[in-house]
Amino acid sequence: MTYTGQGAPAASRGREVNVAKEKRALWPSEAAVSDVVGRLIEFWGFKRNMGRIWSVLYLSPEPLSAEDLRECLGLSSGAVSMTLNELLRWGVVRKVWVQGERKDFFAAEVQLWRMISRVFNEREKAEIVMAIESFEEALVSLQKLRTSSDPATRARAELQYERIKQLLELARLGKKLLDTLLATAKLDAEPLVRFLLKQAPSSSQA
Amino acid sequence: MTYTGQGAPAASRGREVNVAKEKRALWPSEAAVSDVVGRLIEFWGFKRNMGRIWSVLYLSPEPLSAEDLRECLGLSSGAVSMTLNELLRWGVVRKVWVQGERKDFFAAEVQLWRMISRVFNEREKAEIVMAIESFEEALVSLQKLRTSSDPATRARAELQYERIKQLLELARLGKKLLDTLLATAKLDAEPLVRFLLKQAPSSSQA
DNA sequence: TATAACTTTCAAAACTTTTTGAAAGTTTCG
DNA sequence: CGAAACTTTCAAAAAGTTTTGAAAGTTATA
Repeated sequence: MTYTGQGAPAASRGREVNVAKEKRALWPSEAAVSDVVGRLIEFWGFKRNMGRIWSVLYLSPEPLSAEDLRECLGLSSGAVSMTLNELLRWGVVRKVWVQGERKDFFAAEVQLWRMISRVFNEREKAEIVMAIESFEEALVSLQKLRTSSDPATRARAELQYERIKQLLELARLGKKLLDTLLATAKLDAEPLVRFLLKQAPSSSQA
Repeated sequence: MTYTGQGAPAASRGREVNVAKEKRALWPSEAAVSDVVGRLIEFWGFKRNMGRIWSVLYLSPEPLSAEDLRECLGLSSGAVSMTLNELLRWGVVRKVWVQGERKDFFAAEVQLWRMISRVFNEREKAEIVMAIESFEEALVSLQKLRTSSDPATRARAELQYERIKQLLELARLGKKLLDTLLATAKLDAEPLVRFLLKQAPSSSQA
């Protein structure tokens, strides 16, 4: 591990054409966007690099190879490979075959809604469904105690029952919101969007 | 000072009643719920213990002291203190004065909507507003390049411009959704809820 | 089949976040 | 004031996550 971060790997043997390191410098706008998206995505529970790589692909006119990405984002080959795979699994990046090239090229999913719906569906929904189930189970297990012979126990069970029901209701509402969002994403001109666009135009400050 | 975590403080002078360690064992339903909420909240970018502590308070008939929490969740005093402060800052837990008791007691905010709206407002909105601003800036910085003399540069700038505009639009929509949600939370019987409840009853599998 | 060109894997390193616990700080009361 | 009863702080430890880079694996052609 004598990788000094800057020291270039220097000449190997293959195509020496590629020596120029500058090849894929990001424009400021690209750097900025990939940064923001990286942050946003991290905030959202993914790896920052997922957002960065996706953004660079999204803003690139042509598909990029793993190495292009490695270069312009300064990541290791391993990181790029793993991150790309994750992005592929999430369906937000596609492999693209480029005529006459041996290596794989990648392009970003450009349909933002489709992308989001996929992620929401797999991740958020799973999470919320799990929560709903757990709450339901907790309610069932409390049922028994609600008829306990000890009045203190009974009162406590009653209170918990009510509160957990509240949580359950909230979770269900959340699920509905998600479902609506997903439906919207599929049809892409739909109720929620309309509904939102109808809402107060919301102050803009720029 | 020499607080060994498990060894009970033993007799002091005041209420020696408190010797029994078992005092506050969680019921299975409490354990389950605090676990789920902990997970959910962690998924959501908070600390798991925030969710756990909040849940225990939410399900407790009476306010609890820091030590109660320490005991029933098996945390260190420091962790409890810090987590409680965070919860207080988020306004999802309140301090409660209990007659005749020296220590502080805590209770959970029971108005779920209020709680959620506060969090959304402070956290999510800040994040999305930041993103919106960055996208707008990126667009401005691209403006210049759109009239570059180099056709390749121009084309590329054009594409990026379109795509970033797309991101911006999405972010704005997201902000609107959030705003609507927040408004809903404030009035608590409002458009979004109605809207959602009107939607297809969404299959349930239990 | 051999080889060159890529890609993937994975254990270790770097980094980040969370938790701990003991010491310092407060508050209340006698 | 002094001491007991609590609470907060914070540096260090533990836990968790991400990244690295070298080595093993794969695939396409010659």
